[in-house]
Amino acid sequence: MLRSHTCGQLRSSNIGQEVTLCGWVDTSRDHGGTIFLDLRDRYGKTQCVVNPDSGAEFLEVAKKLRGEDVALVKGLVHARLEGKDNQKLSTGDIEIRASEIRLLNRSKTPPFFPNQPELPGEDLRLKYRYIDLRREAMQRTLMLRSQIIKAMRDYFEQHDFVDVETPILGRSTPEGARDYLVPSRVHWGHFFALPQSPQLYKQILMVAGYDRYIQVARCFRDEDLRADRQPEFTQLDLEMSFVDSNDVISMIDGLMKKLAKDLLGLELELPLPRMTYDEAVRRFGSDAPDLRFGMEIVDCTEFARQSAFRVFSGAAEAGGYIRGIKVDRRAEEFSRKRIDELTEFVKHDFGAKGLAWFRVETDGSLWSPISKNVEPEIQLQFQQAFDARPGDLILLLADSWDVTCKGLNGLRRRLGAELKLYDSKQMHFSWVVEFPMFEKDEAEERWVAMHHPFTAPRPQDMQLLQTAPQTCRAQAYDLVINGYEAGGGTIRIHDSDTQQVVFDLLGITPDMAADRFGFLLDALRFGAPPHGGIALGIDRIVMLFGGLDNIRDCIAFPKTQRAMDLMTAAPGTVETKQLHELHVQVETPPVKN
RNA sequence: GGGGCCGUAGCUCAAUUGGUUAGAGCACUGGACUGUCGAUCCAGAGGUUGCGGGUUCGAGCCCCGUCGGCCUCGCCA
Repeated sequence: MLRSHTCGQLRSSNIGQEVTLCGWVDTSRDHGGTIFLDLRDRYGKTQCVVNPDSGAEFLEVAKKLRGEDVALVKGLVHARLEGKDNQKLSTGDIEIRASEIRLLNRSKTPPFFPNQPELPGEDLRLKYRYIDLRREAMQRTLMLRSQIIKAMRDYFEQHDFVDVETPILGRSTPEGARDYLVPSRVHWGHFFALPQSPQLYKQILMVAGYDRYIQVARCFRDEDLRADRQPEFTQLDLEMSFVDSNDVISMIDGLMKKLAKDLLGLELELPLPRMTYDEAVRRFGSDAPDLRFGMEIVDCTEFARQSAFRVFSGAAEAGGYIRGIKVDRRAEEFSRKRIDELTEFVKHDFGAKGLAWFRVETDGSLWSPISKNVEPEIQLQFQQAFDARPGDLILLLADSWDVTCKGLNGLRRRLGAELKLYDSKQMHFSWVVEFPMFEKDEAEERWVAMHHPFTAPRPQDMQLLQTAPQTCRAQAYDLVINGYEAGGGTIRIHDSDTQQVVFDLLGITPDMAADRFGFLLDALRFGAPPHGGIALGIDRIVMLFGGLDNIRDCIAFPKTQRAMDLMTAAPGTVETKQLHELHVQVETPPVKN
């Protein structure tokens, strides 16, 4: 060990000790006869003083040190001179009077410095990730991530869970996200798929009697990226036997309480609030509502349809809805230009036909460019429906159910952030439960599983599978934190007959099922216990607990939006020989013009 | 696949809206300085304005294409 202490360790209680520190040169302040070096490692910074007492030889070494050089300093811990302490540093009461200083390794001038005030461009940060990871903010986040995973493991160990690893090389399953494929060398024309989640394996583990399973599992989905989506991400995967929805939810409630307390010092009230999917969509237009603020959706279809104003009546006649949200007391902050921007936003991003709005005047009446088109009695109903007060702004969409949901959810989230309707440190945890079993595939006339094909319907909805699948609700539950889906799970189907009924509905024939999931259907016939589970998105949880706005900052080596690793330049080409071995040919790309 | 924002010195940004020699701070190089902590002071070096084409007497600025980063819709059971 070259060092005796870390750079964040020494305090006034160490005064008088001889110590050796190693680290990166954070800054150096050269006064000619005296040089101050701040040595940095992931634990902190310590000021080291080099002067003629250290020896002329070492003064020369210190003079040549530059930022990010790696150095070793040996010396006595001294109290700072009177009034020269630095309260910004945890080690600011002391300094090291160097008796020896060594350059362990020179650094080229880096493209950016970990301590520079302005954040460099993200492409540069990703290319030189080893320098970016020296930044205090990145180190804090990665340590938070480590603590969160440790707390999760501790919690589940206390509850008798077994950590089991499942294969990374598996088989492609139909439906779901696009798979990352790995060609088999041994089996011509056959491919492994990287797991989108360990779903089937953990169900098999339940059949095998490992009644409480967890895994910190890497998952892969070859879909387009977002601020909160990476092609490879990490889940805390969990499955339990002999449980219902309530048991799984309670188990995770306990985990969230522990995480909030241990890492944020927050006391959560249990049980965490729960809301059905239908209620969430009705009140907030989203299955992952941000409940840090109100601004609930008001449905005005019943009375607005009676207006002669075609925007309203036409939408209602077409089977659509007139729904809206209200900005409390801040209409004066909404210029025509700003409202035009919001209109463009809902039209462009969510396909809305337009955005209708009313401003509430001091006498309580409504004003809008469309006021003259909307009958006074209908306007009165809007006032009552929204409990309109002077200064309020009412924003309305008249469109299909889907467009009103997406558009109002989009508006609500955007306005919540722009108007700062919540404190940035605020955290809101809740559950959304009882999702539909199926949704209609847009293009084709067929049902697709909303969660996955192994999800069990609610017992009371079992007959609906045959009669009215669209109304059938699942034993499904999503954990929602600040408007993000932080996790989701279901109780699974544990008998092969029900599983086959669901497959039928999804258009998966017995032959296909046997081919793709035969092993699961077999397993279900060999004594499968009732079981269910959940998967938590660890990257997102770290992001939310760390108060960050993207998951790249929670991952040591993330990919860009175009799914590249800028540091290693992956993906890259391979030798023709490798392709031959794998029996893979690469198509010639189309010529662009 | 669609839409949007961005790309100027190593880094972060500016450039009077199309005008002739593209600037600043930090970093870098050299020098001065024994108590700084974003040290200070003096001097210096540093540019294919992402790339390619076009419009123009003239382009960092306008147009087209392209590459890269980010945001977003679709997509993500």
